[in-house]
This record gives sequence, C-alpha cells and structure tokens, in this order.
Amino acid sequence: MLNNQIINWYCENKRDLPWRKTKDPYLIWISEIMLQQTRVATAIDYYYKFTERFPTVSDLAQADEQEVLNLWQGLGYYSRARNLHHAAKTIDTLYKGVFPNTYKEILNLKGIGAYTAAAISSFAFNLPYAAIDGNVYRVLSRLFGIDTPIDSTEGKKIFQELAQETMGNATPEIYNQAIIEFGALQCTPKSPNCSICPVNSSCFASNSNIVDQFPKKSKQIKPKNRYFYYLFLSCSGRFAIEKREGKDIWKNMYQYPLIESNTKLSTDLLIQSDQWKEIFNSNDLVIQSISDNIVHKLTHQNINTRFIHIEISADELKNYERFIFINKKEAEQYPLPKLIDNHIKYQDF
DNA sequence: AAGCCGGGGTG
DNA sequence: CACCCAGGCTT
Repeated sequence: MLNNQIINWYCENKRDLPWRKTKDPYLIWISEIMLQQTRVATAIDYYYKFTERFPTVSDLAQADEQEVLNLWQGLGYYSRARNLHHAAKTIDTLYKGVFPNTYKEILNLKGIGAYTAAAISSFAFNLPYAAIDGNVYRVLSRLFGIDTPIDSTEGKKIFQELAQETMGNATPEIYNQAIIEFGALQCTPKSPNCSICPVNSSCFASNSNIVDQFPKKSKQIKPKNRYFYYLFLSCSGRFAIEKREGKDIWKNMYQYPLIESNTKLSTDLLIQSDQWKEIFNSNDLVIQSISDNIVHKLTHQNINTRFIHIEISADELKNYERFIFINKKEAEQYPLPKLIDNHIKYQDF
C-alpha cells in the first residue's frame, strides 16, 4: 500500500521538529500558522520565541495586537498574526480557553482554512482528515499524473478526494505528517532524486520522466510597481513614525512618513506634491540625503523605495501630533516592515 | 474565479 | 532571475 510505504519512509527519514513533540492543539496551531507559505527553517526560531511569550491561548488572547505583530515581525503575511490573535480571543471567550476538538469548529476559527483545520484535527486529535498543502499537491500530482491546476476549484476538489482516498485507514496523525515530510524532503519541487524514492515504480511522473511538469499551476500574475518615498525625519536622535492604516500591505504596522506615487518622482515633483505639502509647512527644508533606489520585492509587487533624510524641527511640520518620535532603541517595541527595520538597523545615531 | 497578502531560500 | 515555501481571506 502506498500509504504504508510513505509512512515507512517517514519513520526512517523524519526531521526532529519542536512542534512534533507536543499534542497541545494550541502549540500545533501556532506552528501551522507560522508554516503557511513559510519554510520550516525560518519558522523554528519564531515558534520558540512566540510560544515562550504566549504559552497558552489565554496568554495570547490577553496580549496587545502590537506585541503579537512585533513577535511576528519579519515572518511576513502579517494577517496571519492578526487572525491568530483574533482566533485566540474567540477560543478564550467562546470556548473558555479550551481549544475546540472538532474539524468544523477548528475550521471556523479566523485564519484557519481547509489545510490547517485538517492538520490540527489530525495532529492533535487524530481525526481522519487528509491535510493537503503544497507538498501533498506535488506528491499526489506526480504519483497519479494529475495535470489539473492545483490552484483551480476543480483541482482542489480532485486532490481533496484523492488525498482522502490515499490516506485510507492509515493513522491520520502519522500519515499526514508522513506525506508532507515526504514532499518536503524526497519529492522536492526541483530535481528530486527519484532513483532513491521508495515509490518510484508506481509514480506516473517518474516513470514517464516528466517529474518537472508537476504540479501544474495556473499562470502567475505580474507584479506591479509602486514608488515609496519614505521621509526619515530626524530630530536630535529621534525620528518620526506612524501607523499604517487601511487594507494595504503591512496593516497596523509602523513606518516612516510616506509619500507614495504610481510613477517615479523627481525631487522637484516630490517637493511639489500635495502629500509633501500636507506634511511640511516650511519651504526651505534642508534635505540631508536621498538614498539610492531600493527595490523591495514582494510576491505581487515591486516597491521602489527611496529614503529621504531631513533634519527637522517640530515647527516645520504641519501636524506633528500625527507622528510618533522615537529613538533606535524604542523602535524595537514597534512592529516594522522589513524594509523599515533594515533602514533603522543601518543608521548610526 | 481571481486578486491580495511578505520575506527569504534555492537552482 | 524565477519559483516556491506545512495557505487563507477578500472581492
């Protein structure tokens, strides 16, 4: 049986990961959210730091969002942290701090979709739900030669049924870990070593020598260009930051005062912009320096950034109450996008 | 169904 | 440089 072969492979090849040492659904939940679109190696340090600060659901529920985001800083996809915090409050109040133990209740929590609900249900409660992540899509598509795009509605349905069927009556908590680990270590995205694969003889893609054609995905979207002009407004060892609002990237995190444009702006155009005039009430500011263009690449957008350093006094700002002036040390308490964090790091005050 | 949401590792 | 990572939410 395929499931037994994969489980046997897992028993001999599995990594020693911290979240595999516990059955606590809360700890498993934290790990699963961190691992969404994130490599194991990246998540490990965050996992230790986060669970040490918040050992229980209630600890997390009672925290400020800013501290939660701060511990998440650098991991990316910050809605994960906001949703995690939201769901912790739900568990704390609706379930009196006890993590729910049914698939349906788990799935209803904010930030938990089909994969994560199945993962927690099986890992913590041994419920028979096949967990399908990127690894599993890859393994199954190659084994069975399925070329339906995995990011289509039809594909999700096909793989869902196939995954559940493949799991069969195997022990859910072991099987799900096994096929995911198998995808991560053996059936890798690029140039897997099929010659040592325990199931190569029954693998459609390997037998046809077209392993690199699976899984099939729909076409990707081209990233958009944005132009960020960050104002590094310094005043005797302190500098201005403000909270990002709205539905854009880095929601509820902190940044320097920003002038954003759809196009590249010259210094003259920048100074003449309405956004500039909303910030300053002085016409004879001294620009200390303008950095080179830094392209901060995200999956879906390229953020072209320049940092504009201006030594400022309070009376040169229109609404200085709008900003928070902090020093380098105090910046550690604020959740910052990597782009800002890096810039602060390399300033010497 | 398609777009949006980060940052980094890897070939 | 392109691809992808223990995906999910919004529109």
